[in-house]
Amino acid sequence: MPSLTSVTKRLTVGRLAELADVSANAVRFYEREGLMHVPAKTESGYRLYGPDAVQRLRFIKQAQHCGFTLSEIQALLQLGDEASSCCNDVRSKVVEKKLELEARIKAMKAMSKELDQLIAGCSNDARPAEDCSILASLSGSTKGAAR
Amino acid sequence: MPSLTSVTKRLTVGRLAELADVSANAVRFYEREGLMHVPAKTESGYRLYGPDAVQRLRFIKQAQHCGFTLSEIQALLQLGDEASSCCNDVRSKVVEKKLELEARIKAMKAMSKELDQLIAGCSNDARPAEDCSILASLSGSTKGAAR
DNA sequence: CTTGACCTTCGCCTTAGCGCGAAGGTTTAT
DNA sequence: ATAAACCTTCGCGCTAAGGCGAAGGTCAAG
Repeated sequence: MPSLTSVTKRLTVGRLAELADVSANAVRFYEREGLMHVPAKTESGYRLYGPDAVQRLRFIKQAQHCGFTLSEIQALLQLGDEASSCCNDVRSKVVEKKLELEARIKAMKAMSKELDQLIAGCSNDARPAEDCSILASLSGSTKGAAR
Repeated sequence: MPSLTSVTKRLTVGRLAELADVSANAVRFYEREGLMHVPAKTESGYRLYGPDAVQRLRFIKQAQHCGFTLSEIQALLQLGDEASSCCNDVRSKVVEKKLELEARIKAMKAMSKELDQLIAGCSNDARPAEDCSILASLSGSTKGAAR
């Protein structure tokens, strides 16, 4: 029985969702958004998926975990679906995403430093908030309380 | 005329917004959200702000830039407004936010590493996407293409 | 044959942070 | 005096990624 597996192991949304550890809602949502193919359906309209749908859902989850948005993932999946695309196309998207990620990390580190300075400038005592150096710094006032 | 400055330098939303480099819409929004005080108004209903409103808007922008959400900023501003709070209250909020930021940075670094591995595993050639090691890795398949 | 567990579509709700446009009143500049 | 440039409130729109519930059809088991 070679390719019978794909005929016998038909999954409904619920079972597929369970296997891939996502919600059935999410699966239908991905379909609407073009990440999942429209599957075959029974006469009564039930979605029927093959086992490869599980792979696809895992792909989506992994890519999300790597910081890709759904629309970016949709683009990646399309690369896999279309025979016209090559490995380089995929690679460049990943590289681009990594650069973006690095940029965001940099920005967040800068924020973190700013917070450090605020904390360092604070004498950490019970003075009224009016004298708070942190509030003063954030207001951009030269010194003292703003108000 | 000593304290007349606060009487003479009355700003309308538009001018305030311009001075603080935000939109007038944003100012009204901040008012609805409780970040800006409800200002005095003219007979005809125009908002009239004193110069300290500019400070407050600067505070908001700076804090946003430090990664605070508007509702967190609202809390900070309230600390400044209420005489019942002390500098420690402010400090602890800043410390908490910094920890949160660090956590997010860590998560993003992990993502970045995962992307690195994908990139490193890619031979970067013109093979069809079906053979792409990146797509394969993301699918969680042991090897080769999924589909 | 009747539950109960599944499935279908539709469509509103959420968080954040405003943007934008309508419909109208006011102020200012010419 | 009139047009331009303000201002007011109201309320819908967007992005992201679904959650949730209603109203109804279907399928498997007892």
